[in-house]
Amino acid sequence: MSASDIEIYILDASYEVIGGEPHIVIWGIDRDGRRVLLRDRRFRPYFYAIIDKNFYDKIDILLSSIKRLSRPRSPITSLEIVDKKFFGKPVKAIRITTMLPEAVREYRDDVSKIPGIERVVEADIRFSMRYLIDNDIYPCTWHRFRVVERPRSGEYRVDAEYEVIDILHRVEEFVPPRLRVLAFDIEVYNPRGIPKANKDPIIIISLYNSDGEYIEFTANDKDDRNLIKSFIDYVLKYDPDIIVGYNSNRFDWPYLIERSRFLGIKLDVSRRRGVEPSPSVHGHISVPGRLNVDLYDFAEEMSEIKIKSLDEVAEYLGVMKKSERTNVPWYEIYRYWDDEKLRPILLRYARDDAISTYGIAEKILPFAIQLSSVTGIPLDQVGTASVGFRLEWFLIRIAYMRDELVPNRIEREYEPYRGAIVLEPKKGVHEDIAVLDFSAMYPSIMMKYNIGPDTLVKDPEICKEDKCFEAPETGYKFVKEPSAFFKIALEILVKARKIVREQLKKYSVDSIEYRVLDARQRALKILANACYGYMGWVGARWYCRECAEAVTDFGRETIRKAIDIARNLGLAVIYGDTDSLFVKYDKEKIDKLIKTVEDVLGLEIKIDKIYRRVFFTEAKKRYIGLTDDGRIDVVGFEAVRGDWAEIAKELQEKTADIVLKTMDPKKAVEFVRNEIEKLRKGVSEGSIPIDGFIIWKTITKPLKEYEVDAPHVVAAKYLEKAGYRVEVGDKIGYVIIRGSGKISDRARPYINVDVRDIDIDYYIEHQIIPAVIRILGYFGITEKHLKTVGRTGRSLFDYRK
DNA sequence: TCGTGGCGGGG
DNA sequence: GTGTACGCCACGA
Repeated sequence: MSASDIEIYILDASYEVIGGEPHIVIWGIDRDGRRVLLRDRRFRPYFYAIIDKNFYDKIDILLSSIKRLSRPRSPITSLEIVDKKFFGKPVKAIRITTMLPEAVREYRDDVSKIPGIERVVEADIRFSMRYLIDNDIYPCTWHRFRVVERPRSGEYRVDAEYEVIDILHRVEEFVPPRLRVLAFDIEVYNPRGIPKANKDPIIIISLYNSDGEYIEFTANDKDDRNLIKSFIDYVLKYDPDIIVGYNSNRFDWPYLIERSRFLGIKLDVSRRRGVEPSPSVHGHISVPGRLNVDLYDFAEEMSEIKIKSLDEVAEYLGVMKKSERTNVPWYEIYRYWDDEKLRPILLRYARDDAISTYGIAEKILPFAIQLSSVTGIPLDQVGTASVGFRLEWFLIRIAYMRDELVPNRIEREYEPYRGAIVLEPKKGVHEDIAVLDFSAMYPSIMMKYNIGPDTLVKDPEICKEDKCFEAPETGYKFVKEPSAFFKIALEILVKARKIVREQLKKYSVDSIEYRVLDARQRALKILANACYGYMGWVGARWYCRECAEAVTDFGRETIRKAIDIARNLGLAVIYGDTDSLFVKYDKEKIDKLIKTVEDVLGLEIKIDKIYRRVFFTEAKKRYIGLTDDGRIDVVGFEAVRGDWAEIAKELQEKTADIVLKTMDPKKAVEFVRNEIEKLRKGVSEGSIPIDGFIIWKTITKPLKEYEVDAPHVVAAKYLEKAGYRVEVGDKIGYVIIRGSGKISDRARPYINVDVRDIDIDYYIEHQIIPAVIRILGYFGITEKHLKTVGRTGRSLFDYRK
């Protein structure tokens, strides 16, 4: 057959060993929408041995020592002496190539023991990633290949199979082909709380696809054989490119896999015939040929959302309102299934879950796809990879392009260092305040002062003649030239983002191009912002504590200088944190400030927002602002924290709203008192829902390791006793009930608590009053004012302001 | 009364 | 398995 050129949108890459030879397998979609498989047999695994400088004249000896290690199963096929850089310094290395990817690990250990080999690097880079990196291929991106078509083997569920004979180039087009997306959700029979796959059947599988169809499979009472078979048939028929779920890597997939194994059904849903889904890197489930994306991974990163349940996230993203959906508490699912009358409700719940999962995918996938395209991590792994790993894979690509060898991951002891400064706020209410922000302060500092492990100066001798930057307090020095590795990476990110933002202007906000480009610029920004934190992360390959410390050091100096400039211009600085300044709004002076900061410090600062009024107590990191358009921004207070009862948060927010808008604390006091009375009545009558009283806290370590029994730990132990499994990272919802003893003795999981047992006094004393006093206290209002019932209380008021 | 452990949201 | 700074609760000496 003859060669031809095709353009492929890359979905995923993996490898297979066939006849002792590794084959790279690329899954993709061509321009005609055909699902295709590309096979590249030309690539071989390798790693590097860096040569000790004292052995540069004995390289021949090293080569023959390495050659002697070669074993027939996977022989060393080539040894090549190469000039590379390691942390910016030139080094000579031997590139050792073998046959089987698994053999790299064995050779690495043996080679590193050879005298004259300083260290072995890049032996821990996965083979399929190695292929993508070396060939500049990015997942979720279009690429051009020269190929020869092969007869279809029948082993793969694709429209065509090709053999790669040349990798041509990447296509600068970011809009994906029309991808088939399938959202799924399973419901499981769970009479004992935690379902067990060898006992409890799957009762419903609900699905929603990108053609707008809803599909539902149900068990025959408690027999789920046909349900699972129908699910498999459906997946094969619809043939999705992307399968999305919510917490599916931790629940739906593992359960489906286990349950199928128990029933002796082959979960044959992948594009590789007969290969079932299986656990893979970073706790993700791999479905060959399809991209399995767990949306929960992305929800987890959204700090704006406190409770990461499917219904909350769907509500937040504007996908489905909680009030318009059916919800069934998970511990009651089996009851709804058993009860003929309740079963339709359970089915509606399953449907709403599948539809909202799909809706969330529509919001998140464009960003996830760009994150995959920019970092080079396949889409199904980019969500499970942490921020640090995402940046690291990007850095590895930059290293490859610059002939920099990738450092090994080293186990290190964690060392703390100083962070940013937070100014003491000027307490009280301030009118017309502008909030100025440095744009990308830490990335800018890293670039400006050329910070990185490769430019960090160990010998101060080389800093003569003004050749270095010096951090003001820590004294760490960085050579001005050549550019630091991080500076190069950041410049690439900044430049790419600038280009994307330029392109963005050409499209209307509702066009597909705009959405794609906007997602791309966000992905680029996130990577740039992660660089500082990455350097201070002990697990990082390019870890550099001194560098991270220098960044915060320069940051503190920068903001101090900006404050001086503001003061010299006669601008009062009310507050500041890390990279922001709150100053009295004065258009002319602020313009001057912005310009001076740019001239003197070489960094960009701009107005982020303007508050008509802003209120500070003496506490740092807490304030309430009234914006131009009449919105209230509550920052740092209980109202925005997840670990306070909803009733307290609500009252605090309303108090803030009343006070800031009317400047009349009396009105707020009146309001709070009324609300407290309503709550008392509601609790004693049992007429209000318990939801507002639930306090959520996270379990951060195994329950046994807790030395003190904090309320949420006590509640978690109750849950365990009731048969529920409590794991690290679980959010425990508890309430405080009436009775005697410590608060923690009276903490209970909110499940099955009657609202009439709620200790309303605890909530008033420890939740509502502290929360509202935090604001009203400034105006001279005390607990007494809030607790005194009736009109007599009024004479007690003594306002300071 | 005060130090400590624990926790979370945010610049 | 990005970073530190910060405020506040509950507990217990």
